[in-house]
Amino acid sequence: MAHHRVRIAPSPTGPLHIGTARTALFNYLHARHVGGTFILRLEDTDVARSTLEFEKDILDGLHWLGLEWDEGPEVAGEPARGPHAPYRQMERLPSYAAAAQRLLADDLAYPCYCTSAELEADRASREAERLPPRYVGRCAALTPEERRTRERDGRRGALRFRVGEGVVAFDDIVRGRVEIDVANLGGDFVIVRADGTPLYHFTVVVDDAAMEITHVIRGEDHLSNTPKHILLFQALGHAVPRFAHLPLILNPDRSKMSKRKSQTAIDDYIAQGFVREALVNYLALLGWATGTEEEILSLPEITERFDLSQVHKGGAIFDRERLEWINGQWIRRLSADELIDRLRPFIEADLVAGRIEWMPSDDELRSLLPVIQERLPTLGAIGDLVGFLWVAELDVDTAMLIPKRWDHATTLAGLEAAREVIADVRDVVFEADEMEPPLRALAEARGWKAGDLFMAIRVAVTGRTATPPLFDTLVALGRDRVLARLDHAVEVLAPS
RNA sequence: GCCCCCAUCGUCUAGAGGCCUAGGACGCCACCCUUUCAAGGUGGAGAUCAGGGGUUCGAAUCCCCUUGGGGGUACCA
Repeated sequence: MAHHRVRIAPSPTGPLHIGTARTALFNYLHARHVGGTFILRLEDTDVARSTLEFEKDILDGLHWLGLEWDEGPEVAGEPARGPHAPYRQMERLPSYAAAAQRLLADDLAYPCYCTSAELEADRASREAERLPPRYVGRCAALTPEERRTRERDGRRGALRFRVGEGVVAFDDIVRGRVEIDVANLGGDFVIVRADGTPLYHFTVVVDDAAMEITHVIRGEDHLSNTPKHILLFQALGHAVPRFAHLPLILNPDRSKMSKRKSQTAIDDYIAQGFVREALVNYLALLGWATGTEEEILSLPEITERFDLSQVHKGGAIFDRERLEWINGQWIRRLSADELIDRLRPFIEADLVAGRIEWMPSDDELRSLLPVIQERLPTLGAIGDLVGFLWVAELDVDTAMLIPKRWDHATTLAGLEAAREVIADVRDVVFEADEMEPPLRALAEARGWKAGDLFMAIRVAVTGRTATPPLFDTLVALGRDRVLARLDHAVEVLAPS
């Protein structure tokens, strides 16, 4: 197989799903690793559920992940580019009609006039006999005359594909040899609805053939349907592509990952502040490993090492804790400019939500980076970490202000004394190095543990018990605000 | 029900007959560092390799059965 052509074929019936993103990633990795072509095709034949908004969401999400495709629509609603355009199934209807016509002409498919009531009755009776569901073939041998009669009665037939008999076998790149007796396929299956719209199993084959797809890399949930596709490729006279069925991403209970039991929308992860490098890194390592002990890898590094035949067979539970760890690893690897750029939207979101009152400048963020970069599990955690810097006043109460080992009076005395010490450093530059020695000296002079004094100050100026290092925090706040917040805390504690 | 697929620490995985008294990572627990929180460092607990039969001098690795789990079975994709 000279040139590899692979595709991701999402349905715009929902926002970009973790599973779709992972399948797209593996297709991308394979294509880039072998120097092939990565195609994006939108399977929008489920008109009732497909929307342009979902289409946009999916394209945006794939772009965000950095999985650029070589052929397909670039922007939602816009014409697609590539030698096999269009890449949107609803714009390819004539090709399905032509393929259907050929199958009909060759008698490889036939019109079926069964009503849904009849089919339902068939299903019920087979179930009563404890037999697997299967189309009974009522319309399989209708004469041209019988068909005409039904058409005259105003009945419109769906098109059924003749399954025939025999065993379909194929060598799956991840699973090895798979053999399925077509007798288990459920009989002749519908490829075109009575209203003329084509069904998934049919469009996917017509398009994969037309787009000269050489490797179909998709989720394991399609494994059982693969014989139907192979039969169709053969009936249409096309070469059958290679298949690679990826293990599923699972809910914690090991069922197929679903919206109901897990967070599945890529959007949600983006909104929480996961970075693309981490998502890509994590997803690549679900069902595949380098075989070495390397774990933190960039998209190019993964591409270089990727090998479809090394992909696992068993499904993998989506582990958010591990994703968070990888996210932290990547946040720490980001450059200052890069991190500031990516943090900004999250700070803006905090502003809009009223959690902070103004936006920090780039310079302020840059000076904060040394103490926040290693403390951010996600970009979205920025507000929790240092949001106290960007509000005018703090909400602190007595209980919160008193350190564990201290009592009310000690805390009051400690904060008053600390206020004086800090006010006294006015002659020098307000820097961390200048404040620590005098405050330590104060603690020693009064017989306090420095940690307790620091904790009281920390809560007074930040409203929290967990913050970046205290003296860096004081500098970030600035002398005036530090003194004002200490005064306020003293007021809160002072007997009135 | 029927068909298909799968099975190594809680989780992600390394392992392609002897290197395995099963390695790494996340998480967890200690300790170190330390003003809190992180990060980092060190150490620890954690898997009779689902169970049972084979094959072999030797099996986590090969074969069979059982069990468990998952997927598919639409005029959804």
